[in-house]
Amino acid sequence: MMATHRTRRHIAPIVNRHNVTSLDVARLAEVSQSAVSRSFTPGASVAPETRARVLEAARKLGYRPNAIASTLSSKRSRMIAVVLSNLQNQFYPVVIETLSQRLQKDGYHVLLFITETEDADELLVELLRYQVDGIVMASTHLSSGLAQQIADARIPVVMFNRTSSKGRISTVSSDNLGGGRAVAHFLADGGHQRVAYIAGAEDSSTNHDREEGLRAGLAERGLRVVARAVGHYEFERAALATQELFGSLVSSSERPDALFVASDHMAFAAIDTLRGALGLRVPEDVSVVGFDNVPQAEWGAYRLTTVEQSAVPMIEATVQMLLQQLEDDAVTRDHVVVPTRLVQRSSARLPR
Amino acid sequence: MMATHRTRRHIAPIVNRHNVTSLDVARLAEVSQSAVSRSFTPGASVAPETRARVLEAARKLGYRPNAIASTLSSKRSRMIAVVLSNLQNQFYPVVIETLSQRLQKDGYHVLLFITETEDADELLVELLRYQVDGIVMASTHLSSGLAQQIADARIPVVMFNRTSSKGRISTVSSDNLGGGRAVAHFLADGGHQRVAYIAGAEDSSTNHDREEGLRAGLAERGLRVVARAVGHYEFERAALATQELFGSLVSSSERPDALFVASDHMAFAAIDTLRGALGLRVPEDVSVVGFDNVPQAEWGAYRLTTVEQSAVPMIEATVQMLLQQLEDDAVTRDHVVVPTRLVQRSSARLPR
DNA sequence: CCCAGTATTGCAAGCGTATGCAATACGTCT
DNA sequence: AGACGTATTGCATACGCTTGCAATACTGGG
Repeated sequence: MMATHRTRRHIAPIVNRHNVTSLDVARLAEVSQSAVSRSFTPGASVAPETRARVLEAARKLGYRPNAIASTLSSKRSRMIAVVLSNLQNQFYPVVIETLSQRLQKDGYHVLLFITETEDADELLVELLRYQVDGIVMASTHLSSGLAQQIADARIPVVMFNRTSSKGRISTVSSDNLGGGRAVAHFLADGGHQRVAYIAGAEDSSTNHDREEGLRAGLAERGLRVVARAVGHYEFERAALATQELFGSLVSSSERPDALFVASDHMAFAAIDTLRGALGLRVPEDVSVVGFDNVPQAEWGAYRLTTVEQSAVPMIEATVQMLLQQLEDDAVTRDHVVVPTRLVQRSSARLPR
Repeated sequence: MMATHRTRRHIAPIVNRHNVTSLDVARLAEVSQSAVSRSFTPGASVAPETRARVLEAARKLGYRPNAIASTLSSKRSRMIAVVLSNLQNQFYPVVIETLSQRLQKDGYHVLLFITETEDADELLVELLRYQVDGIVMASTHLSSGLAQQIADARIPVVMFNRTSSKGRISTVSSDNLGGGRAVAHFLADGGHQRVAYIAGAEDSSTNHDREEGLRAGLAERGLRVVARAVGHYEFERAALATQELFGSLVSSSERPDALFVASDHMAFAAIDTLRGALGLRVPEDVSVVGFDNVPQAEWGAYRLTTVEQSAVPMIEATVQMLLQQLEDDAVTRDHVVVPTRLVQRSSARLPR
């Protein structure tokens, strides 16, 4: 293998990192430093001519207000911390992209924290040091101790796509219960008799609600979940779960004719496994339904029937909640549930 | 459609957002405020017992050093700005996840900026206000004017996965030229005669080098690119490009028997289009090769033969470059090229 | 037991901006 | 013309931490 190739040129010392301050501008514009500060503050009390003179001087000097100093004195950083755990699931890149752009639109910036493990606590402590104005926890657990700390610090927090058992924190989620139920009805109406389920992470509210919805919906049609395995929202484990549910040990009379998978990400693994190692046809032998409607669900090789979880309204609600609280300078506790919608493609037999 | 459902409870005013300061700790521990600061600074001059006393007092009060104040006075924010444009391409979620965790390991945090358009300039200006210690530009263009501004501000910058025509900025990229060439040889050895190419964004160095490598490699085997279309690194446009290259207007004798696509993301679209709308078999009728080796390339429905671009070493190099410069307090200009590797799966005919 | 050298500590001056308050200027009203 | 309300402006201080420098305490050596 070719070794990494590297070229180095030229060395310059670091000096003078952006040293133009409001005072420099003030001197050039022949006004006080306060006037400069006010000129850059929308709505502040400055005569239009003064502001013009200041902006001109600022332009000449290449002045840009120091956001850190501003934060220190105003107590507002215009930074929002976003905590994520799972970028493999393509739903989250979409979320982060949309969220980031949406916040930028309102002049906020994203401080990103990624944590694989569930001990987001350490991270959160670190994060609080940065005086973020708000926190979005996407599919991450928040220990109750920490939740309390954050509440004490009076920082708005929104749990995105996960509801807290404690209920003391704002949440935005989609209608997982309704989604699961819609899948149940859809499968029942398609004449499926033996529905299996691949769960996500057992301790997640999304998994809980999706499964609950499925069970309730099936019950309404006189059916039940005949088999279940856990995929932990991971691709590989979902493949194993599929083996477990459909492998050779399962007698063909017992084999499920429908499979609801708690996320699209896992559903792709399930379909691959069904078609590959297990030699089954989708949807002729087994119908597969996912959840999320990630971009790949539309790809030709899968054409996955799934429940759409709309990132845009979810994010809009999240941002509104955050901004509202920042504006009011108050912490509120909201719970928003965004509706879901079944998207029918070709991975599951359609109702007659 | 069910309307978004919302619940609101309880309102608490924001007061007292984390008001414990080093001075409070100092009083409790009966030392000076400086001693507190030093106790939290690794390597600073403090007696072990003093530090212990301070830490104990800090624990009691729930004190956490204010990173903003620290930044203001020390001129180091321990924040790195990461600028990204395209999270659809699954390579980037992997990058951001790895990069973020790698930086966290060294106590740095990621300030994230996402820009669809190429006018990253405005964003960059905004970003500079936050006194970030360094900048990673991932597949984003940087106007030369701005590059100069950043250079003036003496902030370390690394262009990730894109080389600058100007050459005045550090870069990390993979061996796109070599990768393209490897694909050419692989296809030629597989007996392919008519190789087509779907380009990414025309103005990107990655696209340029991959195509250049392909042409050079084919030339070495007495072949050439017989057809070419542009996919701009986007899924939809790649599907259209495929139609253009293989659609009904193309006589079957002229139809390419191999297709090199500048990214996996586009390759999936190409395969979908070939198999779907065009009714061709992959690889029997057309061999398809991608670039990046994103996680989906391994999925059973595609089993994409592709060039692996190793995120981890690329990121390691990026971080090293950044940290080194921060440590030395100097700006250097490096160019690191990470080797690539052809991963053979089943979307292309193998050499005999 | 005294002295130089080292380890700790505190003092005080920033870092760059925001903002309450008082001072001034200007225009209107009676 | 005098009083008064509004719009602008500057002054001075605060935000919470880092750090150069001087002061002090403590060490071992001679």
